[in-house]
This record gives sequence, structure tokens and C-alpha cells, in this order.
Amino acid sequence: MVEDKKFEGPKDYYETDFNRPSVTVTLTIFTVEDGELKALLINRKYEPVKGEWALPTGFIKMDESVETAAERALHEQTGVKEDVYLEQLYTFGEPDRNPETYIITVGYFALVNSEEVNISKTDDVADVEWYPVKDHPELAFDHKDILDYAVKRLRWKMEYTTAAFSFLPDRFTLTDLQDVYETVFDREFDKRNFRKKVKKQDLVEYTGEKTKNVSHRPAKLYRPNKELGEIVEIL
Amino acid sequence: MVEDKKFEGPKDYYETDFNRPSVTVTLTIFTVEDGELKALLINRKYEPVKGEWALPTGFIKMDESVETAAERALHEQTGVKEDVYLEQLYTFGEPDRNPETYIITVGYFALVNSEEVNISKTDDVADVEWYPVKDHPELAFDHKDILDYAVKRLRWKMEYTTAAFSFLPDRFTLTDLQDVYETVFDREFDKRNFRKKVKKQDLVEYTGEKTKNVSHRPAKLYRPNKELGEIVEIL
DNA sequence: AAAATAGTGTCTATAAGACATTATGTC
DNA sequence: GACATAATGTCTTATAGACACTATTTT
Repeated sequence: MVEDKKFEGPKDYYETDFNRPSVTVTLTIFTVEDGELKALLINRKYEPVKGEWALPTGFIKMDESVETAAERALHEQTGVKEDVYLEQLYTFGEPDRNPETYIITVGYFALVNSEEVNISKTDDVADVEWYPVKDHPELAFDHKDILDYAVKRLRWKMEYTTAAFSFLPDRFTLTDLQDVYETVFDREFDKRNFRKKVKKQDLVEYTGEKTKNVSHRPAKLYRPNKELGEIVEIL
Repeated sequence: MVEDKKFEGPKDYYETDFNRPSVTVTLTIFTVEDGELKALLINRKYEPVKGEWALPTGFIKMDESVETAAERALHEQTGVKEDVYLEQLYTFGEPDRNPETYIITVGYFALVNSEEVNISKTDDVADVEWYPVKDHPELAFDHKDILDYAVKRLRWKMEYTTAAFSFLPDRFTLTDLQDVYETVFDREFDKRNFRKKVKKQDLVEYTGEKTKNVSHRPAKLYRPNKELGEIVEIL
């Protein structure tokens, strides 16, 4: 066993020393809006880095799991009531990532539909805002690294799972779905190949309805097949 | 911002309360030996769970990163001097995963060549042993979950990267390589298809030498191509 | 009928999987 | 020459990508 000597002993090794790293959760909350991939940033009200932009963070209570802390932070910050897709990303643990003391943070990323989410500024923050991932203010701490990592993971996730549905409403057109992919991957896909793949994998089912009040041919509205809300592997 | 009220305030929010989760690292150290996938287990010398088997764990010092703590635990426990492949796995953060207090643990997995590793029992442990993943003693805490998770990740890693080389010596035959895959995935692969794939991807290069003193046709000895020690994505 | 977007099929190239025989060394 | 393992190629099937025209609705 490799433990700090201070914690060693035949009985108890953990309540003997105050000098241990703290732990927080840090959230990268993504949405796709206006053809852009956006992340939710907060402007910090308190020190350290007061007045700077950062990803939402939160401490972990003694009676809640790390995952619960992340969900709580998500719900309290975005105002969204529904459960959204939330996944652990990576734990960032460089001693100097926080300028004042050693704080390890467990990163999570969340995918939300911007139409179902109400941003609510709480008393703990100076501001809350969606920013395009391609054009956002400088971030405090190592939050830029965390955001970059989250974008990579999001792309991986969208390639191999049905995560894209998390960005869409209950019913959507195949063009909507393709737009989400093109936005996140920042490139175009061939319409025929895209639809071929989606249909072969039975990812969606036709609702029987079409778009209304469009000045062109209406599009069929689809919904995710069966596994509503669940993110499943494809391919 | 979502923070425990106790930590709030315009100035300082982290050195005001003792009642926070602790953090450790937990290692799943894999090797392939005698046609079996094995993990390194330790028998605990101290409470809690004294006398039970568990994965190696260690606290994080205030001046080292989580990754460094994992490397330190690895080197101190296995006695291996060389750098080995080490990757962060997942952070396990259920409040009740430790019976006495809330300890969050950052899981890592390591891949080592059993011939290059010397297990060294330190004063901190009662015993250290390689155990087959398919047949090991009961594990303390949630270490069985961590081990299962690590096996899944290992399989994924071996499917998409050159991680398998970490289990092999500098020079090996293609049969050796295939044996590693068959052991980890617990199934057989077609010899011709396996070799076709390995060679098309330029994963290995022929050393010019062959096995000696075998009572049958000698096999060519290969080494990993270029990226010695590095694990790269394939496919 | 003009504008705007929805919707569809073929061909080619590449990768994965099934499958059996010959080659080369030791004893 | 018997034994044991090394080494190799073809055929079939599935998947990915390139590519252009017709259909349906509104105004």
C-alpha cells in the first residue's frame, strides 16, 4: 500500500490530517443552437478568479455521490427539471490547477436541448450564458482544457451512440438530425448516405406527422426509436 | 454555482470545513501470464478490511498530481522500475463505497509484462499476488466493480489500440501476440485473418531473428513498429 | 410556374470473416 | 520420416463514400 505516512496505522488513516486535496465536480453542459455547438459558462461572483468566466463547478456533499453532486449542480444552474444525459468525463488532478490550493475536479458533460432548458442565474454567480465553443471568453483555471476534452468526447460519443437525440426535441426531421451532426463535427455529410445509415440502423421511427407552415415541401417528423431517452451504442 | 453553504463567501471557500470526502487512487494492474489475464491484488494489513484482498490503493500527496500518485503506487507496489502504460479509468464516488467514511477514488489501470515485473511486498501490506481475473478471491469495498470496469476498458483498448504490446517482451512472435488477444478476449481468432490485419496495419516489424531451440519450425520474432512503448490507435 | 427543401438508388472500394494446405525446423 | 508449429491466399459479404435527380408543398 502506498499511503502518506500521516495516514498510516493499524486503525484509522483518514481523519487524522487536514492537509488533503479537496474535490469538486466541473460541468461542461453542451447544447446545439443556431447551428452552433455551445457550452454553458458562468461568470464567477467570488474569489478566486472573481469576475472571470468558468465552467459550472460545485462541491460534493458528504451524503451525496459525485454523480449526484454533478446532477445537482446541473439542475440548480440550468433550471432544467428533466433528467438529461450526464456522463463522467475525466478527473483533473494537477496540484496547481487551482492557484490557491489543491482541488481535484471530476469532470462531467451534459447534453441538453436548448429549448427545454431555462438558464437561471443564482445568487452564487454573477452571470450565466451560452457561448459557442468556437468563440468563447477565456476561462479560469484549466477549464479550457476540460472544455476541449469534453468536445473530443462528445464527438466520439456522437459517432458511436445515439447521443445526438439529446440535443433535439421529441419530434424532429432527418434534416434536423443531420444538422446536429454537422454542427458538432463541423463538417458536411452527404444527405443520402446519412439517411441511409440512420434508417438501416432503425434509430428513428416515423411519427406519422409532418412539418407545418413551411413554404416548401413539408418534412416527415421522426422520434427516437424505442429507447426513448436512453443513449445506445450504434455500429 | 452550486456549493455547500459552508464553503460560500466572497473570499475563501475551501479551507473552512473539515467534513469533505477524501480522495485515493485505486489501481488495476493487469498482466497476461500462463494464458490467463491476471490482476495484482494485495492483502490488507490494516483496518478497515484488514486481512481482505483488494486492489492496490494510495492516498494523494499535496505536492503530486493524481496521475503521479497512481504511478508512485504502481512502482512502489510492483517494484517495476520502468514506466508502464497507465491510464485513468473512472472515478468511483458513492458515499458508502467505503464502510467508514466517504472516500472517492480515482481508478487507473496499468498493463505490465509479467516477466519485467517484480512483485515486492512492502511493509504496508500483508501480501501481494497475481490472481486470474476469472478466478480471484472476494474483494473489499467496491473493488470488484472497479476490476470489472477495468476489464471492459482493457478489451476496448486492445481492440482499438496497440495496448497488447504492453503485455509482451521486446521481441515476440505473431503467435505470442495472438495469444494475448485470445486470452484477454477469452475467445479464438482465425490465424490467417489475424496476421493479415496485423501486417496490413504495419503494427510490427520483423527483427530478422527467429525463435531458437524449439522442436518444430522456428517462428519469426517481431517488435512493435516505430512507436516503441507508445500506444497508438488502430483502425 | 417558380422557389425551396424533402426524398431517393447505384456503383465502387475497402474491410471482415470463413476456410485448408504447404513449409520448416527438431528428434 | 514423423511430429509440431509457422506461414500463407481466395472468396464472400457488409459497410462507407461518391454522386444527381425527382417530389411536394407554398406563393
